[in-house]
Amino acid sequence: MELDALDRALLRELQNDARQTNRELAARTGVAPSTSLERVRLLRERGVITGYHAALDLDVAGRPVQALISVRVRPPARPVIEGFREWAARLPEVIGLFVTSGPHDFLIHVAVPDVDGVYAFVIDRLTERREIADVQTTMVYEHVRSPRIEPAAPDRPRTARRSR
Amino acid sequence: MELDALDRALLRELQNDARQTNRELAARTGVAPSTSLERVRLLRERGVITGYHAALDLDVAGRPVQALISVRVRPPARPVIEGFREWAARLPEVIGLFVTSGPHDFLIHVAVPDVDGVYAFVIDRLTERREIADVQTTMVYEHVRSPRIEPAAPDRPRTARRSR
DNA sequence: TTTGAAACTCATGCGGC
DNA sequence: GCCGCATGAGTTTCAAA
Repeated sequence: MELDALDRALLRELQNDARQTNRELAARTGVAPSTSLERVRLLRERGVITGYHAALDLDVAGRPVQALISVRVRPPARPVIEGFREWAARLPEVIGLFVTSGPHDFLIHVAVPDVDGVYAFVIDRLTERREIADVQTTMVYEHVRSPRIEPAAPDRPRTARRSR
Repeated sequence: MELDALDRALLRELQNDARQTNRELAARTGVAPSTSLERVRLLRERGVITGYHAALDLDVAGRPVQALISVRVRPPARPVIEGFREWAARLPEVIGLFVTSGPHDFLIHVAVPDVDGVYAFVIDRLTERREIADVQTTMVYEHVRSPRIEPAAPDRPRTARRSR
């Protein structure tokens, strides 16, 4: 599973704009269109690229208010954790969900039309669930997503010396 | 800025697969290709769709370990907040960043090759910054992103009665 | 593996509805 | 506003290097 310079360049380009034509992609990465086409096909096949997704503007889409809801469930056992995760991930307010270590078990990222929506989510939606032991709300003033995630550098071939 | 049923269907489809052909899109949404093409063009022009992005598998890309780093900066004034945000968002380990209310000012989502990478991020990277007053690390066991974000329902036209 | 060209599919703009 | 068709652009395949 090695990614060479061309794979990295293609990943950078496709994270930036997944709908550019294969010709543009080829021109930007300095190869023939048939080469970039084949490489991108392999990246998908190997599972490096999991999909292509349109990004929405939450403000324009009428959901400008974001919050992070910390939730502790009881008991913190697998069926409880997984059950809650599946339920929460399907709620329309939820745009992301972390299962975490620490005093809470979940951090739920919600986007709603207004501050009332946050309150309603917490006191209407979450209270449906009996396994919830604690809830704590944090408002999100701003959410920045990294526009380019780079694959980790592959392990260097090891020589006899541990370091130099 | 109203989004009708067709707009919503197109957004759903394009969030699911942004690279399907316009013909598929038209077939799935039950309109002619020229119609879906024009609607999608308008959705982009109006800023509802902000872009199309390839999604990477972090495990396959060699960055299977995720953490959330809470950071408090001092003083919590605009130039300090913005300066830190710009700096942090550019670090290669960072895949997302929240500016938040509450006891901390930032929640930084990082993805690294191993647990050492989390520790190195905290004690090597973050210590470069003098404005940091407090740091707290939470490990991420799992991160789920919602596959479909729906636009908020538009406000109902108001009648004289408040409710029925 | 990469390439260039051939065959085919698709996007795109416009006139009619 | 939506559709269907014509045209040009883009994708995809494959034999050769």
